[in-house]
Amino acid sequence: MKFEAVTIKDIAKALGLSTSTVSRALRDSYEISPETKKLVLEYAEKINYHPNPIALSLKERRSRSIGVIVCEIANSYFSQVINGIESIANTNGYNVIISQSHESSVKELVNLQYLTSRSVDGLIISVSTETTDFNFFRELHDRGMPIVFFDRIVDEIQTHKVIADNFKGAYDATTHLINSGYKRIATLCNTVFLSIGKERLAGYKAALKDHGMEPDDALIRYCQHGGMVAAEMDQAMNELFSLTNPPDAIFAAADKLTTGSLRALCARGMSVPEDIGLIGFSNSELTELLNPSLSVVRQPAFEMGEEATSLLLELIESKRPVTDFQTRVLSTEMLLRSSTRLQKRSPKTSLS
Amino acid sequence: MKFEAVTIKDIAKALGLSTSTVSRALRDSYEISPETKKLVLEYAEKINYHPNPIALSLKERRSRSIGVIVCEIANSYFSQVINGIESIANTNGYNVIISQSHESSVKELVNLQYLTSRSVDGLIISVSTETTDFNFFRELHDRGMPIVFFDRIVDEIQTHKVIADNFKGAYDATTHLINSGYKRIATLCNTVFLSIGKERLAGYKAALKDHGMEPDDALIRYCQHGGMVAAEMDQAMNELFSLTNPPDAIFAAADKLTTGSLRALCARGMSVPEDIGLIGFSNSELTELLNPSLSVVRQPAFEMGEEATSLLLELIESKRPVTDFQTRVLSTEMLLRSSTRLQKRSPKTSLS
DNA sequence: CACGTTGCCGGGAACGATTGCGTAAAAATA
DNA sequence: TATTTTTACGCAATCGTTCCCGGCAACGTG
Repeated sequence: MKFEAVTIKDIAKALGLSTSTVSRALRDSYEISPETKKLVLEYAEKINYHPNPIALSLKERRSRSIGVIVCEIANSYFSQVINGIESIANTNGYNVIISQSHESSVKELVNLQYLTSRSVDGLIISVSTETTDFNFFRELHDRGMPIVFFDRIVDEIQTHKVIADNFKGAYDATTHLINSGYKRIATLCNTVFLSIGKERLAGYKAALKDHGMEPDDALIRYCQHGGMVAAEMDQAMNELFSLTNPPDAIFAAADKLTTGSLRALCARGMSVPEDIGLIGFSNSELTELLNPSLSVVRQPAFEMGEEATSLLLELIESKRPVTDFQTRVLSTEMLLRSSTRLQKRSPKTSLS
Repeated sequence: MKFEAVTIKDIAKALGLSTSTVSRALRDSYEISPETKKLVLEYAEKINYHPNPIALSLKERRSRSIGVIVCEIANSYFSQVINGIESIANTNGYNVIISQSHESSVKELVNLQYLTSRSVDGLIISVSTETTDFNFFRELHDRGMPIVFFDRIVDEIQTHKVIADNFKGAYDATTHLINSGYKRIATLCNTVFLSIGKERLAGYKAALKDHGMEPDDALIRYCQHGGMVAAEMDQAMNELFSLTNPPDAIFAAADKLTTGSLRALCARGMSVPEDIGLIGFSNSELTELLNPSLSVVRQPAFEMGEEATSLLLELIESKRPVTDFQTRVLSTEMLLRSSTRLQKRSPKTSLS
């Protein structure tokens, strides 16, 4: 089963010209006569000629395509980011190759090698939660591969980065819980080895402190796989609710942790927001329709994709090595709905 | 900014060999002495050599990658299918290139051209809702490009296809509404120019007829963009509820139509399932947590991706042109939850 | 008329890898 | 020892395209 395409040679042969002449005619070179150009262009059009990008990639050592690595496209946040990436990339004549790490650093590495060997002109990456060894990224970067990190960034590598204001998002969400009257606020967060984990946890802690509450390590639960592994969520919940002084609200620091929390709370027969308040990071379109409708911190995912791509194209198209790198921080948005609407009840004595 | 990779020439030069020898040593050819092989392999390992897939693609006219075209990766169904595709493709040494049509036939065509010019070895496609001209697919197919259609298939092109049992899924869902006591059952469906639209509508109608109800065209609303365009949904809903005899249940024939219906019903202040029952096709993970929890027809998305990929690899790796094509039909699964649980109320007189 | 300039085009190398063919040296055979 | 076979490697073409270089006309100029 072979699929044959028309080449520049076919045109040359048919028209009795050399391949060089045809190539130049197609590229509108000044050293080709108008008549010949017309001849070639018309014939090329007629037989539906398209230059072979593979041959071009080989010759030019560039592919006009950019590689994207995310952990999971099924995650609304990432699929929105990808749409942002595509919008900018396509208008600039670049194609986007998407690959998923599924939070595995091995798969991440494999994808990385595939993309680079495919001569992508640059990479947009949100690292997997498992990744602790950044040497391959560094090596790639040192050898001149343009890279932009977003969302889960790598501090130790100097390049452009795009993130949401994770600290403020977490700070505001936690503050909202406090202002709503919740007294013992727990958090479910990613590992602090992930930039988003660290920043959001810091925001949570700062909000507590600024309102005279001391962060309690017993109320901070880490989910290495960010809610992808059910057992991890269950364990975290069990630990929280077997405390002598269990939480009355949860701030979930990632998309799947947020919906996962709701699922776990429902399974326990607890009612939100009466028994427990819930707010979390989420970009799902459905949070408003959930039971109860969820208060969420929403990231400007599409815009983040756009920003990351603009920065990457800058790197790619720069003539000289870029040394002045920037980190763009975009504001999050808080959507307040029922899950944090504490009903007025008889005041409880709180020990916190 | 150029990213230089090590080539076979670098190895040849460093070891004082010819490129042919190095190439053969790397491919473990019998005509290379064990010592030379060892030398080459060790050096290649040391300098981290990887063959350039672009050069290989050019030479072999194959890329060991398959192209996938779906309308939207943000749709849970499609992201699950893609995971299925990747699982089979990767274990067979193929890479997957994902592209989105966003339901635009223009973008679909552009993606198609990009993928073929990138020498993908085969294509897995769910056509966009806008597409009415299948000539490009046919041409590609006729010229020997292996193609497998799934979900939204093209009847007029003879190749392998993978679909869910759309008829039965719709039939069962509608029957369930009838058995739950609903009397005037409306449907929101895709255009019938789409295979899934046609099949699901047929299932809906058959279920009504088999239970002594006559399908009423006033209760059948089409959404060309499958719920992606809010205005379209709104109009359909307005039309339904301005009927003198409005529906008391809705069967939504696609993912976004299902959640979109719930959103629209909530906006109207109608309560599900009391005022109106709701069931629909959906592969979202969150339907259980919605308010109310949604009864859904679930497609075996991951398995469909696996099946489609197996069939495609068969086509790709077949020595002779394949003429015996099959259409695999996988069963759907019905998950019954609150949105179809009609409360016992005073019997209404129904005119249907 | 001789010479430089310009316009227009072809030859061939290159990108990185594979592979059919040719061949020198070493080994096996007569 | 002479011949054949085997071993082990290099040369060069190929995939589709670009681009440097070289060349041949026709033209203009002194």
